[in-house]
Amino acid sequence: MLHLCYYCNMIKYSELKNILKQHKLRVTDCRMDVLEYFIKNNQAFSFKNLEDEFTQYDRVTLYRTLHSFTENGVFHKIPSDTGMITYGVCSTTCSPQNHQHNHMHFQCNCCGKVECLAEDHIPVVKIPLYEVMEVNMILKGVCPQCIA
Amino acid sequence: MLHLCYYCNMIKYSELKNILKQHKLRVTDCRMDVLEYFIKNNQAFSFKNLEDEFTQYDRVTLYRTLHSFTENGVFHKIPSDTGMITYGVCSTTCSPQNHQHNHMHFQCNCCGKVECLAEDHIPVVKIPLYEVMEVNMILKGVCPQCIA
DNA sequence: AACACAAATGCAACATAATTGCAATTAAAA
DNA sequence: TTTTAATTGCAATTATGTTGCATTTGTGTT
Ligand SMILES: [Mn+2]
Ligand SMILES: [Mn+2]
Ligand SMILES: [Zn+2]
Ligand SMILES: [Zn+2]
Repeated sequence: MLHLCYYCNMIKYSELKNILKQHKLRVTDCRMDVLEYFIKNNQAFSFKNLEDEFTQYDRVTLYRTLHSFTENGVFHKIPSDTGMITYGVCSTTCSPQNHQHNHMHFQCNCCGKVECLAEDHIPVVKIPLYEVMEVNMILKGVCPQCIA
Repeated sequence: MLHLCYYCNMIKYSELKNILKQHKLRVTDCRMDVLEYFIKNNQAFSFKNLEDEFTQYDRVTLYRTLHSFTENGVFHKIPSDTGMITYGVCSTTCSPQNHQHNHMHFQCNCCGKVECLAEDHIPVVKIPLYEVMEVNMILKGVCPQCIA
């Protein structure tokens, strides 16, 4: 489990570093900054988001950061019908081989935010004649912040 | 309802033409060919698929064909986590304003085929504090043809 | 059947997004 | 501290998507 400050959502440097270590990734500035950004904002981001946010890093480095994170079970990809992939932080029990993503995703039509609905589990689906190995569920609508 | 040949899955030229007419689209070679291709194969295709299949048409024309089809309720977009959007044929009851897509989609990890599971309805989802307006469900696994 | 008009197409140019190769730099192990 | 391999930044390349415009085509009207 991650330990975030209940007030500012910040995470300890050592914990952040451990996440990278646990996934056999070298600890670099770019990786630390990107991972911290995802965790403290508790939402999913696209490559474009990162490019706008982290102008100090080369675009190629950001591409490669997202790539190594998804390859190594730090991030998971969230499908979209716009062609714009967003990435979410994996649960601590995820490994490259064994992802545990039975949660839904929500995209707000109003503010554009994409988030993992970690508490809402996707029902088990069986389809005759098919072998279903993975189920993705993406909800669209209006998020609580935009409703208020 | 569409009337397809039970043997070869082919559709009558007049029916194809009517689909375009019903959506207030002019009947052109490119549109007829693309629509026929989707219907007779009964699966979803990406822009790339069309570009490979229809070399006689300009890329721009194919882009614009997909665009006018989705704008006018002939096709719907199917989300993916690869950044590659695929398109499926809408049901005959779809209009530009009112789409009826409560069905699931299946992507085969083996042959890559994407298809609409028209018979399998997506459950109604309610999330406290959120307003859910649309739900997409994408299954991945192995299709019956690849299992056999 | 011929005409008029708007819509669709093809092509070239342009713009944006993503990938690759390689030298310089840096993290981690020895 | 030294060694080694992974990571980074930059330039070049490739892939993907968009726009403007002249030409062609579909469709309603005469
Ligand atoms: Mn998620
Ligand atoms: Mn569908
Ligand atoms: Zn919102
Ligand atoms: Zn298959």
